Formats: sequence, C-alpha cells, structure tokens
Amino acid sequence: MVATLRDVARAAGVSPATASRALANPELVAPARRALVERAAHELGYRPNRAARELSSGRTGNLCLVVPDVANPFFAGLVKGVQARARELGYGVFVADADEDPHLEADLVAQLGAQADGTLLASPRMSDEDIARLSEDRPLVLVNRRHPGRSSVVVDHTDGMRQAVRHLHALGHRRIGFAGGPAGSWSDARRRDGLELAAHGLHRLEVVDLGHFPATAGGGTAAADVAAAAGVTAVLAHNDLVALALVDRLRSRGLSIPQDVSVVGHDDTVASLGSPRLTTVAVPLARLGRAAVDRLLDGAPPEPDVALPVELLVRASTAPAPASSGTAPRPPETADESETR
Amino acid sequence: MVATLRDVARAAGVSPATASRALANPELVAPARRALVERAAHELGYRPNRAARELSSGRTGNLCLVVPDVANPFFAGLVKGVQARARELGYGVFVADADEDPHLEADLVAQLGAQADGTLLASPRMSDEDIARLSEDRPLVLVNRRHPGRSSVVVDHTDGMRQAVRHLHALGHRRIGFAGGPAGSWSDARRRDGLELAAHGLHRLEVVDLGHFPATAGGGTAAADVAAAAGVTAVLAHNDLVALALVDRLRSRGLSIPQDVSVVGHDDTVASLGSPRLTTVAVPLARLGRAAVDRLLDGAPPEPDVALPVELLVRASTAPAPASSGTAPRPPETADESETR
DNA sequence: TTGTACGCGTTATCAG
DNA sequence: CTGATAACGCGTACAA
Repeated sequence: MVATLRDVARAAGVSPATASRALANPELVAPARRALVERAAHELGYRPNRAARELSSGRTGNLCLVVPDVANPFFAGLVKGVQARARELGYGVFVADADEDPHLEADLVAQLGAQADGTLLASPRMSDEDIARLSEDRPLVLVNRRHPGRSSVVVDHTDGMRQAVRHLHALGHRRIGFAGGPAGSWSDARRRDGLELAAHGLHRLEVVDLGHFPATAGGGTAAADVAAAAGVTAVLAHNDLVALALVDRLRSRGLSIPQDVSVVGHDDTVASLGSPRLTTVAVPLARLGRAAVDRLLDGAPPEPDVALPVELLVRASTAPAPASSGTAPRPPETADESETR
Repeated sequence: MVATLRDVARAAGVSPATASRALANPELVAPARRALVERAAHELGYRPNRAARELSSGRTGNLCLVVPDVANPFFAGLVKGVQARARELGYGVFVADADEDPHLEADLVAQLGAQADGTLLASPRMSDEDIARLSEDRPLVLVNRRHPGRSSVVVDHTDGMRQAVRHLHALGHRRIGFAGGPAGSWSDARRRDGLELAAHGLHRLEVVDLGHFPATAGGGTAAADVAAAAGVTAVLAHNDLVALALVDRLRSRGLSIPQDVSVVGHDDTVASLGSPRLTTVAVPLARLGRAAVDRLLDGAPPEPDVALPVELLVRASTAPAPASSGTAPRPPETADESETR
C-alpha cells in the first residue's frame, strides 16, 4: 500500500491538517514542523492521491488537448509544445484525436474536458456556432483560430502571406497561384485576407485562386494540375505536405522546380524532407502550444488574443520567375524584407 | 451545479446505492426501477464524477502512453492508434512526450502512470535494467520492444529485413549497406539479427554495416556519405526520414536514385513525400497502437507477446543493380516473394 | 500556529 | 433485489 497523508502526519507526529498545509502552503506552518513533515513525506515516498485531491479541491491538475489528427505534423508539433509546457507546470495532458470529425471534437471536449482544469481546442473547421455551444463552465482556449468571446492563441497568417508574396514578387513573379486548404478552415480564410492585402500594395501582381484542397498529399496533386492549367509561375500551398505533393506532380508533368515554377510551403513541418528543400512560412508550433497552455492557465479575459509571428524561410523551391513568362525580375517596389531573418 | 448521483436517486425515488447499481450493473436491479433511474439520469444530464469513482473504486478510466517524441511520425501514428482504440473502450489517454530522454521516461511512467489504469511505454532505448526497475503495481505494456517478464506488442523486424533483402537480392544487388538506428535501439538490434539471417540464405550477398545514426534527417545525410564510401549499390535505412535525407545527399553527390543506388526506407510514415517514392518496410502503426491497448486491458500474462506482421511496399526508390558494379541481375535463388503483397 | 471534523461523489459491504 | 452505511484520501472551515 502506498503512503497516505495520514501516514506522513503520524510519522511526523502532527495532525493530517498540518501535514497537508506543510506540503501545500509551507508558509503557514512553523519551520520546525514543516521540516519534520517534509522529511517524513520524503522517507515514506509520499505521493498525493490526485483523485482525492480533485474530489476535495475541484482541481484536477490535468489539461485536455483536442486535435483533428495527431498524425498530421502540424498538430503533432503542437502536442509537443503543449506537453512540454504542461509538464513544467506539473500538469498532465489528455490528448484526444477527433479523427477529422468536428462533431466528435465537441464530444471529446465535453467528455475529457470534464476531467481537466481546462481545454485546448485546435479545430480549424468547427463552425462558429458549434464553438459557441461548447460548455463555458471551464476555461477553454482556441488554438490557431479566433472566436468572439473565447480566448485564443493564433498565428499571424496575414503577415505570413505578406512575406511570401513579397518574396515571390521580388523574384519577378507576377502571376501567383494560391492552393487553399479545406473550405471552412479558419486559417485558410485568414490567409486569403492576407493575400488580398499583400497583392494590393504590389505592382502588377495577380493572385489566382486555385481553389480549396484537402490538406493532404492528394490535395497537392490535384492542386498541381490546376496550377499548371492556370499558367502561374509560382504557387503558395496550404501546408508542406500539399507543397511536396504539388512539386512531385508538377515534375512528373515535365516542369522543373524552381526553374519553371516556384513553390512555397507552409508550417515548416516536413519542408526539408523533399528536394528541392521547400521555401516555407514557418509556424512556431512549439511556442504556439506553450503559449496556449499559459493562456489557459493565466485566467486572463478573452481579449486581447495572443498572436505569434511567423517567418518566411527561403530555401531552394523558389527562384526568379522564368523570363519567358513576363518581364525580367526587377527591383522590388518596397524595401526588401523577403529573405530569411 | 451539475447533477450528482444523489440527485438522480432522489428524482427516481430510490436510494443512491440502487441508482449506482442501476447505472453500473443494470442486471442487478429490477427492470422497473432501472428504467426509473435511467430516465432520471438522462433528464438531469447526469455525468458520473470520475474523481469520486476513482477514489472509491480505484479505477481511473484512463490510460497513459509515454513516447520519446510525439513529433516523430512513427510515434504520432502510434498515438493515433492508441487513441482510437481507447476511445472505443471509453478510456481517456494521457500522452507524455519524454523528449528523447530515457531518464524522463521513467519519471513520466511513474507520475502519470499513477493516474491511469495502465501504461503503454514506447521506449526503444531505455535500458533493460531501467525497465525492470519500473513499478510493477499497475499493468504495463511495452510497445515495439521486448523485455523478459513484461508484456509487449512488437513488430516482426526480422521478417521485414528478410523481405527487404530478398527484394534487393532479386534485383541483382550483392552489396547492401545498412544504415542503422541509434545504438541501443531495440528494433535496430532485431533488424541486425534479421539481416544476418536473411543474408545467410542468399547467394553471394554481402551486407555492409554502415554504422549507427540518429533517426533523423541529419543521420541520413551522414549515412549517405558512409554509403558512398563503402561502394554499396543499395541501402537499407532505419526509417523513412533517414532514407529521404540519404536520397537527398546521395543525389547532391551526383548519384541517381534508383539508377546508381537503391534505397529502402522503413515504417511507411513519410515514404511517399519525396521523389522518388520510397520503397519501404511498412509498419502497421495504428494496429500496433490498438493491439497495445487491447493487450494492456485484457490482463493476459506477459507471454506470449503479440507480434504484428510488416509488409514491404515496393515503390520507385529501388531498381535493378547497376550493371557496372557486378554481375547482371539473375534469377533469385529462392521463390520470389519480394514484391508487394 | 495547530488540531478536529466534515464533506467532496462514488462504490462496495452487509443486512434485510 | 434493495437500502443504510462505511470507506476512499485530501482540503479546509472552524475552533482552540
């Protein structure tokens, strides 16, 4: 049998209450007795019983993280960050994989969330209405999506698109394709906003919407064919997986990357795995996860949201636009901030 | 305030004890009263309090899964399988990332394991002694590694190597390099066993040990240089990440894949992301995770272990051996089973 | 500053 | 088959 608080108290010659206080609020106990208790606890290998503590205090010491797909490197990276920060703070983490089913996500938040002090929800596609319907009795933080009245930690997608578009524009590209993510994806909508904004300020730049695609290799293959038909000289992909598949398909159609077409990935998850290495909009996944935990536990009001910066990593998959397709590269209209920084 | 069991009992006009039984062991309660209780519970939106249940019964309804790195696609796939099966069975899952630190792994097993009904440990590199030291007071199942006296769910690495080697031998390769995983990795040792066994039965086949490498892209780059120096016509890599980086490095040194060198990956996690697509030894990760959960909960004795089959997936990264480097391809000495099946 | 005593919500034991 | 009742281990008013 494991040692209980009563055992510690007995061994230290104090009451259970004092033992409890000595361990939880040391400043409330006389130094002499406190030392006695600490020593007894250590010697008996005392481990507080979480269930009893929860029953009595209402706090569980656990967090819950719900993601659409843990095998997706984006969410895997997020899990890692959440984990790391939670451990530092002494929290355990329930991880729930909703298998890309928004309905299941809501269930998981309700079920596992009930066993945790707070919930982190990464759900790019759950509707605003469904999010509003989620229980409000425990803290909830949205990851990489915003919702009125809810706390969230997001990434600056608008700026990411700005950086990417500027980079391509500086390389002489004037007709850029956007291979969007799934319809309904929050970050996809933000990126389109950013695209419009960025294109606005740049000279003779046209951004072609190639459509919505699944955020998978299959989506990239499909997007590649649309991109080829659209005659763009560069493509912005929803994520690195899509970008990699896009490169592959474009190549098998006889196009060279980056000589004929430049490709930009997103997230920097698997951007270095293919060849050429992908230029990509790097998302600080670990920081995102850590920030989400801190946001969840600091109890701050929903506004303002935490927004993290992204960073364009320029690698081999982007190059000057082919001369045949337009004017030669020319100095960018604005100060050039497009290189890795 | 949420409804408690007493509330349900009161609403149904029965004692708390009967209410508890009606919900947990319906067969012990008269149908009429059972219906009454069920109705009351439903109407009040009753949700049992897990902490109270645990305190009283000792069961938590949770499992714990400890992995070295959730961002590694191998473990991410495992998490997904575990998750899926656990949910089907009504269990929550604590996921702990040990950040590749075997010492931390032991801590996590102790800490989070205490809050779960059982623990799944995927630790390729923890020493046998440290595993033996892990607490035995709760069920523990090892994933993808064996240990005397402990239950485990593993994959048939020996057969995987056999399939891969036969395939390469059938293609005419006679000098094959093995880019091993980290020293101390359990599966790496099993694969070396398998390699020796497989090579033994094949004509004029030489397997060259290229050494131990980190299971990362960096490891692949380093392995490529050793492979080039060793003059092999084919390389077996520890996993797909390593294989992809290996392909990349070999190429940048002027070698063509698969014309000059064939490369075989392992796991089938990111094998389809690069080009050429990797021939790889596919590991059924989701099944592995599901089997581990079942093994953990079925309470069977440690022996015999559950062993899952692997399958060689032949894709574009393997081709007949270059003629210059030896004899022309010849019919395999044994029945050819090397193709995808 | 310390100790006593109760309650958290559930399960399990034991009479009836 | 049902109902009291006693734990389960801890936190915390409240009293001392």
